[in-house]
Amino acid sequence: MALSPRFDPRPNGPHMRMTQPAQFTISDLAREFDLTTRAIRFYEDMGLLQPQRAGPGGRSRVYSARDRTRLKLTLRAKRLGLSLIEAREIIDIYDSPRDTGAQLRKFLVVLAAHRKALEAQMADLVANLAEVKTHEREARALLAKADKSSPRVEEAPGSG
Amino acid sequence: MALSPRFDPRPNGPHMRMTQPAQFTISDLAREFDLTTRAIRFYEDMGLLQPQRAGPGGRSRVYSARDRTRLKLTLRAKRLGLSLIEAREIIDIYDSPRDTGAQLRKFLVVLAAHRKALEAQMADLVANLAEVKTHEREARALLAKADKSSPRVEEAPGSG
DNA sequence: TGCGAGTTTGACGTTTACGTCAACGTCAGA
DNA sequence: TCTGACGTTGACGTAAACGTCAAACTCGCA
Repeated sequence: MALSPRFDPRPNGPHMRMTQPAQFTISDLAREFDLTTRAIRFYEDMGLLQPQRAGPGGRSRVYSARDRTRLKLTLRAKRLGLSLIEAREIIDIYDSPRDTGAQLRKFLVVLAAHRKALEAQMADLVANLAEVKTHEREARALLAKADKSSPRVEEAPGSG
Repeated sequence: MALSPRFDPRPNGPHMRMTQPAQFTISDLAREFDLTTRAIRFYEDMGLLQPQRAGPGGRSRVYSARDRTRLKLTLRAKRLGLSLIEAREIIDIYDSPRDTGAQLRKFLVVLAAHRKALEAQMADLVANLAEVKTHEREARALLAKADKSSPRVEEAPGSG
């Protein structure tokens, strides 16, 4: 029905249920992350993904577990408000070699900056959440008082 | 100097240093929040601000403390990744009347949804921060090991 | 009286992150 | 053999969030 193999460039496809399927098609990822294939190709244009090619003429894209991880990180970065370029910069650093002491030191500098940004955003979030909770408390208190003086049977204001 | 009064539609301008200055010009706000006046006018077009008018012909914009608060909330919402339209919707709800029980109930529903979104984002942030800290620990450990075999004179940042 | 600093309203340009076609190739099944 | 589902590469369109002029006004001052 829905599981027609077709070209299926996945020797160890998801159906094998191994530790991690090694290969994905573009629509595998589109389904999993609720994206359009267009968006995924766009991320490739932006340098976030670099799938292999396979099939006849090497046209079809084949995504590795690493591509999938990068996609996942990309989407999380987006949810945190980063642009795709910013996301790529950070993810590339995480993916970059850190063999030498100089590379490690640079890595630590970048991480510190990244952490600072995350902590600033955390402060915004905490402030926002505190406000929401305060408003919720106040509204509930007001509602309780109103319900005491003029109680309601239904929750919806209907004539039922 | 920089403080030329000009038209200055501020009977209680910032120089009075009262509890809260009541009136601001567009460049007051631009300076305070590091925005261009163009951006502030754009926010007005988007319905986020509704300054009064004053001066000859009622052309110049005059911003109240309420406008300033809404601008502040707008910028925080932006930092959290919301669009201006989303920001306006939320801020408008915070600003809306909540006299009746029905209004209070609707307010609570919206607050709950907003809180859920914030908590989801918080989860992303926490996960991201945890990863950063893990990487920092690993990198520092590697660096320490490397420094032992081939020590360096300079120190890595953050050795408190 | 003319300059500079500030304000206004258009109107068009730009970047980001895709959407939406079009036109084509490929493969498996009816 | 044809159909349908999937894949590909352009190319153009779009919405958001302003930037960047242009042309005009006002005010205070040298």
